[in-house]
Amino acid sequence: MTEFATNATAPRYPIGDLARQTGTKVQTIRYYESIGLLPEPARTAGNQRIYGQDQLDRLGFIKHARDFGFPLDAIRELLEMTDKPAASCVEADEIVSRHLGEVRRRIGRLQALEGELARMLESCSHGTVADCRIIGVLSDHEKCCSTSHEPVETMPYRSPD
Amino acid sequence: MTEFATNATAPRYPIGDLARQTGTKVQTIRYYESIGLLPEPARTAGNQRIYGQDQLDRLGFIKHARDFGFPLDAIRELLEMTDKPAASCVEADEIVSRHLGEVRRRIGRLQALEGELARMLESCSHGTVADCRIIGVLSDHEKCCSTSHEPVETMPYRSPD
DNA sequence: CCTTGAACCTACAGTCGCTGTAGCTCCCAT
DNA sequence: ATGGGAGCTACAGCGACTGTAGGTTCAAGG
Repeated sequence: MTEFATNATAPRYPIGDLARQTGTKVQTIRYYESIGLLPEPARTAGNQRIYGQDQLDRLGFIKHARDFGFPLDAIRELLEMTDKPAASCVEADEIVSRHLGEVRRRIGRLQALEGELARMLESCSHGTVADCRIIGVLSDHEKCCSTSHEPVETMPYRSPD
Repeated sequence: MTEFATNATAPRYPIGDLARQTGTKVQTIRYYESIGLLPEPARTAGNQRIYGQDQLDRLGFIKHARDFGFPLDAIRELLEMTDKPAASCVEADEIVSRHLGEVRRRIGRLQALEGELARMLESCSHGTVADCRIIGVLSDHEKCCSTSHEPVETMPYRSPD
């Protein structure tokens, strides 16, 4: 009943269990494997993926870092660091600092945007399109109060889950 | 009288001029045309696009709205409104309100994230990876101070232009 | 008139991080 | 033995572009 290679008590998870335990989607796990973020796992005789504890931990790390908004490239670097625990963690520090800077820059840009949008809404007199200040501001650069006008990054409307 | 052709003094811009005057890239203009956001312009004998003032205005509107972070679908709706100036501008109001709500939600999420990242950095003792709190927090859900843990939306590192 | 080189053309692949679909096969419980 | 849920591969699609390859057109200078 027990196989000789691995430990008899080692947990063996199919992909769905991994997904459930980490809150990741099955397709996402396969995607991570396809881009080399997760190593190829063992397979059953029927070609289905079987994971152990280390893979579960690794995926948990990835998921957690994604929840913090780190891009996959940064996560890749962070994962490499966990493989050499004796090294200095300066690089990790740098990655987080860079990310924090990016977050702060985004907050700043979004706050400027928030002010402009709020002003736009206030100035709308709820009449017709012809004399709508909202349309006016968008049509004519001069009518607009913004000083800088750096474009805001793409802003996807996320489906409310 | 001057119904032969449009107007002798009507400006005729090639795509590059349009790009320069609006701050849009040439490819982006062609992309907007391909998705039906800009109508197909007239062409020269040599098949090159030629635009008039109305197209320039329309693209300016699009560019401006994009700088405000509106997604193209919203811009499409706003453009439809400018075509019927007698209609009520309630819809425009709604689009802007929706966008503002989205912006505020993003600011909130990013500020929560900012706090967590800052705490992460503070707790790093600049030693080795093995005892790094940054790596620790990412590895172990329990070590983490966040209450909610909603994932933050994708955050591309934009190339610094 | 001819050449040069910038600007233009089409068509398509790549970006990021997934998500969804189609059309299979596999595994486990009844 | 069977039913259905879980798994498999491969590929298309999202948003909003950006970049590339390989060709054509245009305006200015010699």
